[in-house]
Amino acid sequence: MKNLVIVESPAKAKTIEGFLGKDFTVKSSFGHIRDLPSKKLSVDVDNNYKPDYVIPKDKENLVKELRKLSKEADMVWLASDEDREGEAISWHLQEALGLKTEKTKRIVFHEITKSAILNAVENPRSINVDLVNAQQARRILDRLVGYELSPVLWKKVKPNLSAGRVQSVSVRLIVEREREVESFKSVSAFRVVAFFDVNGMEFKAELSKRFDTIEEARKFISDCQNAEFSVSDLQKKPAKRTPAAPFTTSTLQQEASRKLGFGVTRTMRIAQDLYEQGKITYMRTDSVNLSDLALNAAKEEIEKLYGAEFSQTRKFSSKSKGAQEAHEAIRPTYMSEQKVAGDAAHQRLYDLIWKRTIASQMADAQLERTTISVAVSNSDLGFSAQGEVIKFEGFLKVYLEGTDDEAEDQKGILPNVSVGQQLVAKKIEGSERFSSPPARYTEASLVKKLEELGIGRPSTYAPTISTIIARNYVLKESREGQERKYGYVLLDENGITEETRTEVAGAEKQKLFPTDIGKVVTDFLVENFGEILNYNFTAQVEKEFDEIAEGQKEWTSMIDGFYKPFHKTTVYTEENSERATGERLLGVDPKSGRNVYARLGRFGPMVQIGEADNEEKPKFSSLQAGQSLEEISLEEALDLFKLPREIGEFEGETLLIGVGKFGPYVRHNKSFVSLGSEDPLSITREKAIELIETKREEIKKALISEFTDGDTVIQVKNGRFGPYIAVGKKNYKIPKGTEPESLSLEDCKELIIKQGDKPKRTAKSRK
DNA sequence: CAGTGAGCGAGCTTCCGCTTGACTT
Repeated sequence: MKNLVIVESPAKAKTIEGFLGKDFTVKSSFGHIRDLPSKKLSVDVDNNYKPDYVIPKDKENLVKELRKLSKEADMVWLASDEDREGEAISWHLQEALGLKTEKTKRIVFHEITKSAILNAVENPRSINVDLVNAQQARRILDRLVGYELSPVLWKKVKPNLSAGRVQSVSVRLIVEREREVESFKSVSAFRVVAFFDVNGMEFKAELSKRFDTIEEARKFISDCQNAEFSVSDLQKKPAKRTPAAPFTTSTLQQEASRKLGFGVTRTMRIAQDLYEQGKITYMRTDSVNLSDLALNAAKEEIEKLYGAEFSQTRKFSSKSKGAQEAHEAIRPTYMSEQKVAGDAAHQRLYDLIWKRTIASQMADAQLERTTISVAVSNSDLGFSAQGEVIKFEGFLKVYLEGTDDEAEDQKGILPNVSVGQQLVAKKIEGSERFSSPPARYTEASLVKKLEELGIGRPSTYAPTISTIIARNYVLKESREGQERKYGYVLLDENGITEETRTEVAGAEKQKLFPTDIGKVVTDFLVENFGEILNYNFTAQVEKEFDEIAEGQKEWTSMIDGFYKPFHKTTVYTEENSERATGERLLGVDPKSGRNVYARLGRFGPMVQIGEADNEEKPKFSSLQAGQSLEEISLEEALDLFKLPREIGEFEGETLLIGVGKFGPYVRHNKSFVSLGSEDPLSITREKAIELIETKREEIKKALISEFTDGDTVIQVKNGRFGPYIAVGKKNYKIPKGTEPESLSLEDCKELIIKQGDKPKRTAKSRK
């Protein structure tokens, strides 16, 4: 073998091999091949921060293979990405494979096109040590922060917690947003809207002023009965709209969330499939750049589909500061392809990418914005209406970027009017509008915010959100809104009517909420480690990493400058700070006269009656889902101690209501049935029996057939993942294409023997 | 599968970024 090329991704390896011909073998490193081991700190803080890198278990075979291939090759080409991490991957490869400098070349390319690859091979360089050192500084700083901060939390808050440069700031954003929402005072004002009719075409215009009270609104609307309306001004202005840049990881996640309702993990999973199918370019990127090849292909496609006047070639450049631009933007590999394999979700995500890319290479949309001002004869106030007419669709023919603003008024077409023209008001309504609190984050809007702050990378946005949810700092959930009353005044052909209407406000769909643990941990970290929790911390250290990359700074001295004071703070905090529990005194228990507290315990949020150092032991109870330390009242806390309670008998056995690890339940004859949304404090005997009977029916339905073989019972059941065979506590698969109803005892036994005892995967071995 | 919360002390937990599987019964 003459040449071995090593890239980061196997899909990329396959493509490039096609470009390079038979003298080149292209292999993938599957990302990093060495790292600090997870068991120990593995940074020698007393010896110039010397890192102890190891090859992880799951990479051993791969490294062995690459080592063997590199020995056989005349030349090894290290072709990992041209950014900090990519440079470090090449360096680790050189070290771990024991590559000699004279038979090692470093090459880079930003786009996977034949000319870019051939050009890269013509222009090799050596490894950039400064860039590698910038990566080491990044890696080691993150390790020091994470592995010194987390143990402080284990001591001061609760075991198994974690803290880090990225995750802790992410949680802080969510906690602070929640507090803004909690402290928000909504104010209301009356908005007055008139509906005018011009030759059968209706249009809507809003009064320039909002009234504070319904009396003022009613007075104005009532006076309108004797008023005349006329067009006082007419403004027409040309305007244009420009298409958004092609997708990066972050903007793809945002748009897939807004337009398709996908969570960020789902978006990335599907994008990965499309990438592996060869349908799109790499999906983890912060670049908006398109290759010349892609620009030409887009132009050709647009001219073919829509005509030459719709094409406009544009070069976008990244505005985000930390952008490392190792790849192209996310785009279709072949602009002419419209269909992809997979389910509807794959097709929809691909359509989105196709449209966004094509639209980015299309002409501006030309609009005409019209404003009609309407004077009221007996008032100084006036109405105004805004309309928009599209003169030339341009890119809007294909795609328009979504917004996070829910309340965007649709601007429609306005009728032709002239200044001085009299108008007839069909109806005028005044309705009370409330100001809304800042919006809680969705996964995607959090990613947007993190990117703005330069925190995290395309490959970590989705995993970071998974981490803070897994640590129970944050919950992703939907909440129902509450009914709210608002005042309403209407003037129409029947005269004035006034009423109180209701609307639902504050409903949330798949939003991020902080938990009590998230709040307590954030408060603790902000108080004691303000520097790291600062929103600019990452931006500051990134500046220093850049200086290291440019050879202006030594990485060990940068780390030393950070670590010395940081370490001092951790030691000081461990010795001096109180346990952080978020404790609140709720009041006094009328029965015992002892204090009632809400606080965070070793197992989570709870309420407590009495103190620990008293002779009488305190009583404890966990908070229920939906309750929080900051909001729970004395009454709600005392209610928690009313459980477990008996609510009668059924079939000769007691019915016991309680709340366990998995929520409220009714226990009957050793079996548990979840109460669902029923309130454990008020549920009746009848309702509980109903739940038990429903559960029994479900179990019956789940059982397809049952056999007895001597002492053993073999069941064919319907489960979450489809039909399966159950014997005792062991489960066995049923091959695809087999009707579970048709299985006989003999068939089942055969399947069981064939599958034997396979080693079980545990939660631990998965990671 | 349906508590626990003191204190003792063992041993465990933890970071961010680069990549894909294997496989849920």
